Amino acid sequence: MGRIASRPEASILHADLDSFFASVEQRDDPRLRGRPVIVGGGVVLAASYEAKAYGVRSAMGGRQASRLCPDALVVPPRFSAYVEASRRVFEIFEDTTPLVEGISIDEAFLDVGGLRRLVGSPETIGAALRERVREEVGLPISVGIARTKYLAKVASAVSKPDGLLLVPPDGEREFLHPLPVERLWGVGAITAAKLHADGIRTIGQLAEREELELTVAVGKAAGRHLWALANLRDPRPVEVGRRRRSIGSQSALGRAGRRRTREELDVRLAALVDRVARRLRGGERIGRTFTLRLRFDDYTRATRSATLPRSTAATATWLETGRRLLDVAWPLIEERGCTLLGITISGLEAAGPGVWEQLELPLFVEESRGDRLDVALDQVRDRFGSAAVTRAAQVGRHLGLEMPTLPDPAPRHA
DNA sequence: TCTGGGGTCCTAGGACCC
DNA sequence: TCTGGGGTCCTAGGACCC
Repeated sequence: MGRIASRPEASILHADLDSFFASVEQRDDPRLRGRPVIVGGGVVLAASYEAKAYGVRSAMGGRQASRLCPDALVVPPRFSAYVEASRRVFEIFEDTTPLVEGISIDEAFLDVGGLRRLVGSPETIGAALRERVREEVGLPISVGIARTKYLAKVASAVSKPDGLLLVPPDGEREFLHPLPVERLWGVGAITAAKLHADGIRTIGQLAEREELELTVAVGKAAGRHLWALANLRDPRPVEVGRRRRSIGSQSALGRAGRRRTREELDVRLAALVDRVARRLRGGERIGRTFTLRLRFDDYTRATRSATLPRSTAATATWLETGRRLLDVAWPLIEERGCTLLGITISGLEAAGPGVWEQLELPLFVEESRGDRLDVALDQVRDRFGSAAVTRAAQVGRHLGLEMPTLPDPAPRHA
């Protein structure tokens, strides 16, 4: 923040690992290299470029994916391997420049302005970064370089796979304007359809319109945003140290049409609250708003939320809140079924270690017993794993909760 | 397109306050 | 008796991203 809004030099890098999960799998199992690989089961979490060549895409249903690419090798995800690979890649980012803004597990913006004299040009730095990630972590990564973040993001996408692309300041329009609007970050299927209906298919056509026209078509914020992007007025700086604004967990409940008992959902709710409250405490955060997330048999969704008077990370308080909301939503669930239950805690604030409740002094005694239980449970789970302590209601029941997935040594054919 | 899990940000209406 | 304008917070829904 407070950095120069418009800069003469293309010195923002967007670094984006290629088909991240699939690349990790290919790295760790030589039999997968050079072959179409799909990570995931019911839904495609990632596809290698060999699989993408057949039209396989992330978020696609598994059945459709295997229809498109019957020879694909399907492997279950190994999240801990991805987290570890990501950690190592981010170490290389941080080693390149202190100005790193992480976007997700596999991509980040890096501001390398001001490093030219000491280290080299942004292009040199980008090339070196790619080489280090390849050498030290064994993964392909693409890098886009431009004057602004969004342009750098588009550039890295255009450069894929395993590419590097610099958009010089005097070549920005030439680069951006012929591209379809879908290339812009924030333009999904619905916004694209609205723009198409207005006769806008390319970013150049977007740039020809008035800002007001766009805000009418897609809403105020989105319209302004699109207008700024198309006209290359995106002053957003690389922001270091952004903190998470919510923490949540959800679990799909399998086939539609099955009746769920209140007890069954309560057990699932308790498991979700346990997990999220623990993550809250692990991150030394407290939160104020609880959102219960439902998906019905017809796959439409609804949420019910409640905001507490004080922030907390206490499991008991959140469980009670979740149960209240489940009560509120129960008639809806009985009527329309339930295929997914999720929770999110938002309104997060920092809390010191062990301070899990914003305490009003006369009130603290009542909650402290629950806090002590949370401490004890967290410690047991830290030492022996999440499965070490389970609520009595969960013991001996197979509720379809995801168990840690072990690496599958022999990938099966789809 | 028969559908996972983790997030971000925006919009709109109502309650409430000055 | 009728009725302004502005602001904040909360809830619910929606679009989008990886």
